[in-house]
Amino acid sequence: MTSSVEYINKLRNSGLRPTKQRIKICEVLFNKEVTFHFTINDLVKKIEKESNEKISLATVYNTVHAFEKKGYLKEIPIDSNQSYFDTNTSDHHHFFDISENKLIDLDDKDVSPIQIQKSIPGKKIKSIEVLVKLDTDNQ
Amino acid sequence: MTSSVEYINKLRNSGLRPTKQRIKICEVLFNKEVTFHFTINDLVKKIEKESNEKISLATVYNTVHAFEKKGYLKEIPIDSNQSYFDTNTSDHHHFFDISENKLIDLDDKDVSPIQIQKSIPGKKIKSIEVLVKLDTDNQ
DNA sequence: AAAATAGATTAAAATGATTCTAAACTGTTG
DNA sequence: CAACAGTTTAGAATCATTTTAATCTATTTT
Repeated sequence: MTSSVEYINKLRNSGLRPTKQRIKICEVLFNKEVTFHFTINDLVKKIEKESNEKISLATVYNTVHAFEKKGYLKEIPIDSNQSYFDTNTSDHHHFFDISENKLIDLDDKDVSPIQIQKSIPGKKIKSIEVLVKLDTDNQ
Repeated sequence: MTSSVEYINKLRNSGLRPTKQRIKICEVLFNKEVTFHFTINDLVKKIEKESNEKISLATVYNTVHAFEKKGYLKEIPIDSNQSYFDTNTSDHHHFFDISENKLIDLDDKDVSPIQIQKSIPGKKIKSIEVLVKLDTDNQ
């Protein structure tokens, strides 16, 4: 449990004004022991459930993108028509359960270390993401 | 260079009727020495350039999805609002150049072998995809 | 080889996620 | 407190993709 004072500082230190909406979104996203995955739609529902006031959809998009840019959230590459985000910003990979459209964390120890032998002049590696798609096992 | 007779057989053997549109799309996609990456929009432009008749957008979508389901194309997971496909259906991974929105193949030898130590009961691994994001290198 | 039928194509409308707009609002700074 | 820059907002706009329902065509049946 983090108090809203800490979110206010965190936001201010990032150059983001600590507005009512951003603090509420921080509480919904970061005030948990566990990290989780979400779509914008999931987040809107979570906010509605955990709060009385409603936050405009545009603000939710703005805030999620602002938090992503600051490194407080990570977008997970999935060939889906919705964007998935992760509150766990540490280096790790994912299972994606196709039948349930659900992400599952892979710990670093679950995946053998990945080395990339190729390089492109003028470009540097920004991230390495492994996505393991899971299907129902009907022997 | 593959003759359209071969595409007709390939289509028929897959349970897909060899229509004028599908044969044309086969020619645009598979009649090359080299494999490549594309979005639906790229493909529509390629068809327009390499042919006189126009194919309806809905047909292009239908056909690409039919080919994907048959394993003649692979969708590449990218957190973009457009779907990317690959005519190279062999096991391999990708660079994604963020500044140019462009995919680059990684040969199998460019990526260390990936082992997944975790398993989920009732689920089996369908695919393992590595996406390496590249950014411009401004030292 | 014509008729029947199942599958395919089509233009246009619908959908749904995301972004934009421009007006009203609110933290921050002096 | 005033002024300003940054935020929020509802609603409109956008854009990729899917659906619809009518027409067309490859294949099968007669």
